[in-house]
Amino acid sequence: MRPPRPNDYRDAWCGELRAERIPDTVTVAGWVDSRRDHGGLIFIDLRDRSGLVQLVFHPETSPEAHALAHSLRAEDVLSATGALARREAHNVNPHLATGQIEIAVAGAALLADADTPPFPLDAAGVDEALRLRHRSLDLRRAPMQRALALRHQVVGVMREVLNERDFLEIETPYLTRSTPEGARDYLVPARVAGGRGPGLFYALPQSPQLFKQLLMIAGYERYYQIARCFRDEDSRADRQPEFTQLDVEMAFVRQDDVIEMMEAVMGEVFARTGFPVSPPPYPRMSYAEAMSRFGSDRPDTRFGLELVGLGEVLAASAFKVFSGALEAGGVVRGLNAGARELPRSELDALTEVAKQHGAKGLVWAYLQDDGTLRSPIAKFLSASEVAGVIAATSAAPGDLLLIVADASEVAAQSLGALRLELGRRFGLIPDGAHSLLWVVDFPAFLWNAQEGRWTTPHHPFTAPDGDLSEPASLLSKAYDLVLDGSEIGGGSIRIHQPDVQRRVLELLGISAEEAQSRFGFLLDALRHGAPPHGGIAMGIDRIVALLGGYESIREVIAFPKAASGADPLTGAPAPVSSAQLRELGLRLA
RNA sequence: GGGGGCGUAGCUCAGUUGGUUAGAGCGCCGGCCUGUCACGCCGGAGGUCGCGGGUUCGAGUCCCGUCGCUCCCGCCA
Repeated sequence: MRPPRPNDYRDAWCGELRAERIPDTVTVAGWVDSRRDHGGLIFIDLRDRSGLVQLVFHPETSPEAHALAHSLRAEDVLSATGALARREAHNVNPHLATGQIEIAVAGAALLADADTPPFPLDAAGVDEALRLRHRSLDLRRAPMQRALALRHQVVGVMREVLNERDFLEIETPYLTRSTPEGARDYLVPARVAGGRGPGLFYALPQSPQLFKQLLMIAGYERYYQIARCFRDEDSRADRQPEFTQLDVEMAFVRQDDVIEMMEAVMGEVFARTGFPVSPPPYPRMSYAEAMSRFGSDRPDTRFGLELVGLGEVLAASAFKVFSGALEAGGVVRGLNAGARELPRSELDALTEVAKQHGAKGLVWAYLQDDGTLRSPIAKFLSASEVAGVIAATSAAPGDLLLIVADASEVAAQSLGALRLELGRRFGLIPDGAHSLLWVVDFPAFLWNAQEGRWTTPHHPFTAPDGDLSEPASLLSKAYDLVLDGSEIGGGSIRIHQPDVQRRVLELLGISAEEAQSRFGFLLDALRHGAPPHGGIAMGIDRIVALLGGYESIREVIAFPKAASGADPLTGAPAPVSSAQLRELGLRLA
């Protein structure tokens, strides 16, 4: 860091002081990190953003400062002046960047008193609600400072690479209309609303999708934005209702152009932050392969336990659950969990995991030394069926096999969840291993049998790859980047012909009227000469959390939303009362 | 909307089958200490066991309700 402009508070950063400056007199300011009071000598570790430096207070050389030091407590704010001195060899602290030196304090001033902190700043595992309530203290902790500095660095590198490649950073509005990402919108009462009177609401954007497409149609060619996005959905460890994306869009591009561009950006991010993944190009896996091998469209390929199909060998099974599922058009699939003798309670817990993800049940089976299966359903299986299962799962004696019979998506999802649970539970992910890949060739449309309609895995502007007459077999020009089983970004080539866009909306059950009212301005714009275009949005919160090794994205957000709570500073909703609405001259529909 | 877990000192937690005066580590306060850096040593304070009700001779412990926190499913990429 550059030295601060000298004033009476300080002329140097604590953490930047080195032996070269001996015997200068320096003045530093910061917070008391710790005090070691020997009665005679008193040591204070003083902390500012740059780090720590040790202050030494001698009772004889500066009695006034010494008396002050005796009364100092954690987090008091202090300015101190003294000569920089070299520590004797046996007093050097190798764990501290400033461990070679210390400041022999001649004078010190208490700038602010601090109450005893309500939680220790050097401890992990403190209740998050408490940390949010005292966020100014929590943000003093080194892991938080590291996280926010890393975040700054990541965003900086992204901007650098994109700027070099002739992208323009352009802002889009936050008070806007509903955007088509499928989540609930956050609504903001509109006081004026273009003269249409009270009772109208702005929606906060779920993404800048429509705006960036308008920019492409308008000829800006290469756009990016660090955009805040809002989705009114329940949060998770890796999901906040308010999150940040690097949003990018390009004109006259094909899928490979966008992928190459983002590989350049992320390759530089990984390289500059020292994250150990191979340089681009990154491997690509089709959606179909990801679902079939890993039961997930964001596969974690750091460990095995891949899924296998058992439908063929069990097609004629006497076990009704298997044959019934297959007759109904479903699948029987399983995975080999390896040689793990689990007590019944753990098998029940695994069954519970499968059920939580939609499966009606879970069949477990152990391959015994004599080549037979020990399983609740063993008696229903013929010898050839057992042999088929063993072959399909490459089972060895002692191996635990887990089998689900259900609709294809349900089996994939529940086995995929089981696989991750087993990976966690048995520590199957090697230390320091990382998995980075593109998932491509998504289906353009998925039939939702429950609701009897077509849905899309991506938003409705994603270009289908081929003719619309057979939606079920159509792929889309979409791509997601997956790091360690977490989707860190996704995008697509967009539909740029208005008639195709209308047909896709129609297929999704959106009437022409509704399409006109919701997406009319985009449909209109498409008629004025839209270039083929496409882009991608990267989740900054997840990227920073994964790079920094943080458990939750909340650890890399300065002021995250609490999962629940009542204090607006903690990020919990502060709903507008009906009285406040009346004051605004508004009413809820 | 649904399911699981948790709530004991300022913090992180222990507390056996229900048993009489509820503990530990850290922190805090006081004393001693001139080379520590998680300083050390001695002493001390600090609890409506989330809240309300119930069962019982007796409840931190069991039951019901309620509030709060949290994870997951739904939802959402």
